[in-house]
Amino acid sequence: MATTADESRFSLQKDRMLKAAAVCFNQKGYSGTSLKDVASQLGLTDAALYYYVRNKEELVYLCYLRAAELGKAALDRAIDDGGSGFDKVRRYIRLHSEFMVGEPGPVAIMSEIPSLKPSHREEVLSLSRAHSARFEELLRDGIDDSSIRPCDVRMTGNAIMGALNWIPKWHHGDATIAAQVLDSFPEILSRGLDPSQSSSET
Amino acid sequence: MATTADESRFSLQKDRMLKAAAVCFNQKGYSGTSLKDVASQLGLTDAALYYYVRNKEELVYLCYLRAAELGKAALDRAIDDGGSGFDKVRRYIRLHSEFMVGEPGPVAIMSEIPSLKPSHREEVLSLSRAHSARFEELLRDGIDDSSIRPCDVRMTGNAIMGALNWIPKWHHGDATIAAQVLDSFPEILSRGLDPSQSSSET
DNA sequence: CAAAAATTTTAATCCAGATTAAAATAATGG
DNA sequence: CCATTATTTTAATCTGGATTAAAATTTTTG
Repeated sequence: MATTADESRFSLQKDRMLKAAAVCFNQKGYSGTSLKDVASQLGLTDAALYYYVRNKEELVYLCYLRAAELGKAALDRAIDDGGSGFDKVRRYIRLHSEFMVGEPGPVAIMSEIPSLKPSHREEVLSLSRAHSARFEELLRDGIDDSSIRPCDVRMTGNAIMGALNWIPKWHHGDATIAAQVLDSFPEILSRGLDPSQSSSET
Repeated sequence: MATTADESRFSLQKDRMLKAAAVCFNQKGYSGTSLKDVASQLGLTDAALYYYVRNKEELVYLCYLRAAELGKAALDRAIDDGGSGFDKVRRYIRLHSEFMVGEPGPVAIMSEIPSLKPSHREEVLSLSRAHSARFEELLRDGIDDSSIRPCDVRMTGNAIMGALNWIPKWHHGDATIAAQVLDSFPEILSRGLDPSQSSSET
């Protein structure tokens, strides 16, 4: 029956399903993946999914909620560990990278927002906006404490998030490459934020 | 009639169609956009598209070719104007940004590669790989001439391209924002490449 | 202007994939 | 072991959207 006090916790099977779905959606997009695709990854029949979910739309929706949870957790962790604004940003980049290469990229699904039904779309967009805002806040913190050079935080946030969210497009599970990502991305993406050196003119 | 010597040049109407298609594919993905979607943007019926193209798959395929052309042109221009490796990279970032915000983001479609039929997929993947390789070459140039700090060129390339390719996910035509992108992105994305200052440890 | 070519539409057909309902099987508590 | 609930399957439907063929309209050319 319904697991007691179950809000953000999913049954094991349901959680596996969401992971599988996220993988598919990342690879083929919303309408590109059939329920059969998702089901077969679990050794199930397409119809079986309807036991866990009302319909396909709800499936992406739940993927989003899950992604939002993970994203928020990463942000929280990055902030809680303290340090300068720069430190927090860099730490977040690292954490975000980690689940982009590990967890089957639940975040990149962000592309499929138009597929959501209006009410869900509003909710997800709002979560997404909140997330971006918090990240930009981190950048602003860094600017305030002089650990980050003054810059357009909106654009900077977009650039960094873009680089991170794009990872699943070219990373497909190779562990060696995953290690390289973790090695390089935090450095690559945070380096430009450093306030030392004057801005270069072209 | 068939335009004389027509290889990479499309009829006006066909070109409009490809632009419209690119916009749709970017917004809703391959299977997410119906031919009707594309056609209606041109004031046509879905069936009319079959005059220009054998089927839907060929439509994305042509979008890719067009994107590849544009991408290659940008790369060529960035290189031909000379300067240090850093200069070329930065110039390329600028040019790439330009058509990501201007031209209806033909590049971001790169997501839809799995939708292509095998032969087309091979071709496009090969074009894409060639493009990445050339860009990485630029980075290597910069490292050689000391205008770019030593780094993992593969990862750095992925990061930069990711940030650029992600643009259409959040930019939807607003001219003011487009200007901000052109202002910020080259700076943001190239700044971390500068060889001055020692690498920061976390 | 008339014939030929180019372009677009209308009106089917066709199929993959979502959704549903009923039946079958597995799991679990008493 | 029985009864009840949980999980999955089988077997239909149903529908949107791709595709096609034939007809209508527009453009071009001589």
